[in-house]
Amino acid sequence: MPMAPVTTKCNLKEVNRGAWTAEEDQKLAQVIDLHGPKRWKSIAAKAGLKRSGKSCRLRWMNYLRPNIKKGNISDQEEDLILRLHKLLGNRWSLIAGRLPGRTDNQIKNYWNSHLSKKIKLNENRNKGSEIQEPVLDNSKGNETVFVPKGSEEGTSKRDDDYNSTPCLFGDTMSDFHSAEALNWEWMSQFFEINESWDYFAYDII
DNA sequence: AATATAGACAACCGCACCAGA
DNA sequence: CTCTGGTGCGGTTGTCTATAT
Repeated sequence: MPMAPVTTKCNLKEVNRGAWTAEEDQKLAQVIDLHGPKRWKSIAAKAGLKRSGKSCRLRWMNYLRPNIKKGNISDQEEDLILRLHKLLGNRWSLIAGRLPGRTDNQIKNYWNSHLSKKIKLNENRNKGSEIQEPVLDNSKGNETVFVPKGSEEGTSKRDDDYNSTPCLFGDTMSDFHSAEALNWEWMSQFFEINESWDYFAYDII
């Protein structure tokens, strides 16, 4: 049950903050239905919402947008997140782009609350072992995944940074972005077939 | 039953990029 | 070229719920 929004003053304008109400959701959805999901500031105004455009956009992108998959992350999805995170790092929007119906916020939250802990746990387990790099044991699949050195680096936010970077999926990261073939089935097969690819991928990024 | 703690996730914030004036 | 508004992104915080004590 969402709390009633808190009204605060920001730049002399009163804005609602905090959880969205069903009524606000409805107003926002109606305006977006009419005008499309752009010009968020004017959408907020048209909807008569005391919300920032930014807040409206976020609400739409993470909650109201059609085809958003809610509920638990499946084992298959988790596996894909792990693999994509190894490849891309904390590029949540890119990772989410490969998981139909999932938002970057969902992926990020799932990573922070589930997967990062798993990884830390396994790092501790493997301290002192001969394996140099952290290991993640996916308990559900009994799978061991090696996280290569330097995977925690490269936190640049923009996609542009990858554009000149050679990539397994094409000459550039842009190819990776646009690759139609990179859908769920394709990637699942790809990762399945290329068992040793985990080790190789980081060499080229 | 009351309180404390942890987990989950929605929402906010600051920064960076881009396009148009 | 510079400025500004709009947008997208990742990091972080806040709050609700479930569970433990």
